Amino acid sequence: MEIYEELVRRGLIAQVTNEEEIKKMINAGKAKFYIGFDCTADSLTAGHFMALTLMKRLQMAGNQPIALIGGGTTLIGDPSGRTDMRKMLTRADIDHNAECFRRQMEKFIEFGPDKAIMVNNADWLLDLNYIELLREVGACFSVNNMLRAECYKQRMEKGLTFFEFNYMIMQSYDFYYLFQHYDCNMEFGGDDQWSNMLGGTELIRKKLGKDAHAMTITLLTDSQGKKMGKTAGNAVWLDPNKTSPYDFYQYWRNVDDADVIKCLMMLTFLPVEEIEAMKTWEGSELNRAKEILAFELTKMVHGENEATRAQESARALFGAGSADSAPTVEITSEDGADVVSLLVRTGLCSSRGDARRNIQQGGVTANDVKVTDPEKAFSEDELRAGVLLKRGKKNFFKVILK
RNA sequence: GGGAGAGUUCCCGAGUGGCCAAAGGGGGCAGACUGUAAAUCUGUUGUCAGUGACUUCGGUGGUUCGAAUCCACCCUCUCCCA
Repeated sequence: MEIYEELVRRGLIAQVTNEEEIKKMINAGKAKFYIGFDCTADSLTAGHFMALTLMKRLQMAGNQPIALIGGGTTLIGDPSGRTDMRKMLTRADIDHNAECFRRQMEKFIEFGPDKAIMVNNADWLLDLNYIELLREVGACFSVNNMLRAECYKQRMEKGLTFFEFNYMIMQSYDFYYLFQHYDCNMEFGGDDQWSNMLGGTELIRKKLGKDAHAMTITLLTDSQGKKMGKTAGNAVWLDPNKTSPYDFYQYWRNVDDADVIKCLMMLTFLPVEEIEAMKTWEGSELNRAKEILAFELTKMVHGENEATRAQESARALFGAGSADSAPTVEITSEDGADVVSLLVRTGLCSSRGDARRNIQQGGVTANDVKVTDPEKAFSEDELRAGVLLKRGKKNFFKVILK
C-alpha cells in the first residue's frame, strides 16, 4: 500500500490543496514538508504526538521532514479557534520550552543530514523590520479575506487584537521562508491551521509565482467531538515527570468504545489490516483493543519497559494479584500516620476536607480494606511494611515509612 | 476622543444590604450498575475543624452594627458613535 493511500485509510487526512499533486509527491518520497510546533509549554502533548507520528510515517516513505519550532511565533500566540487571548510568554520561557521540545522530538524522529531537520523560526522572524515586512508581505494579504477565515470566527465575537491578528502572517512568512531557503514544498498541520496554511501557499504564489502545498491532519476528537489528549482540561503530556507512564497508559486504556479503532488507526503503527480486523470486536472484547492501544502508545513514548510496567500495574490493580509495581511514596514520621494526612500527602486527595469526603462516601481503601473512620491511623509497623492506599477504583499509591 | 454596559466560586451564569460559602447548569470527584467503556441513578464539589471558625464575589479605600450587594477612585473587557 502506498503511503498516501495508507494515510487516507487511517483517516489522517482532512484537507489538501491539490490531491493529485500531493499524492504523487509523497508517494514518490519527493516531499520536503514542515510541521510547526508552538512551544507554549515545556513538554509536548498527546496532541502533538499525532503530528510526530505523521512525520515519521512520511519519513519512512522517503520524504524529508522539517520540524519547525515556533520560537518566534510563540511570542505572538495563535488565536485560531480560541475564545480568549493566550497568556504572553517571555523569551526565556519560550527558549526553555523550545529546548524541551527538541529533546522530546529527537526520541521519535531521526534528525541529521539527509534525515529530518529542525529549525526555529525565531532565527528569521525576530530580525524582521516592520516597514519592510509590511511592504514585502503585508501587501499580499487581504484583510477582507483574513477576517472571513474560519479560525477567527469565535474571536470576531469576543474581540481580536491586532497583535494576534498578525499570527497568520507570521506563519505564512515561515512557509515562504522555508520554501526559499530549504526547498520546503509542503506544510502539514492540524485542521485548525488550515487558514494559516493557505496564507502561506497564497503568499508563495503571489511572491514567487510557484505552487506550494498544504495538507491538514484530522483533529483527533472523541465521539462527543471534543479534542482528545486532555483530561479535565489538563493535557496528557509526553514528559514522564508531568504525566507518569502509568497515567499515560491509563488515559488510552480508558478511551471510549467508540474511539478505540480511530485511535489505533491514527496513532499507532500497527498494520491497517490488523486494526480493521478489530472492528468486528464487540462489547467487552473491545477491552483487548484498548489494552493494545495503551500498550503501543506507551511503548512509543516511554519505551517498552515502562509500557510493560504500566500494563502490569494496571492488570494487578484491576484484576487479581499483587500491586508490587504500584507507584510508591516514601514518607517520614512527620507526615503523620492517619489516613487523611496520608491521602493528602500522596496527592490522592486535594485537601483534608476532600479526603474526609472521599472516606465518608466509601471511596477509600487501605490494603484493600474499606476505610470508614476518618480518624483511622496506622501503626508504625504497618507503615514500614507499606500501605496500599486507594481512592476510587483507579487512583492508588503505596505508602512506605522510611 | 464621546456614550452605554460588564467583571461572581474550575467554567457558564443567578444573586442588588443581613436568611450568601453564595441558586441553577456544565465539568470534576465518589458510590450503585458494568467491561478500568458509555448511558443512567445517588451523593459530593472554598479551607481548616465533630456543625463552629477562617478566606472568597476585578483592585484599593470608604459608608454601615453588618456589603458580592451602597459610595469613590483605579484596572480590564464588550458594545455604540468617531
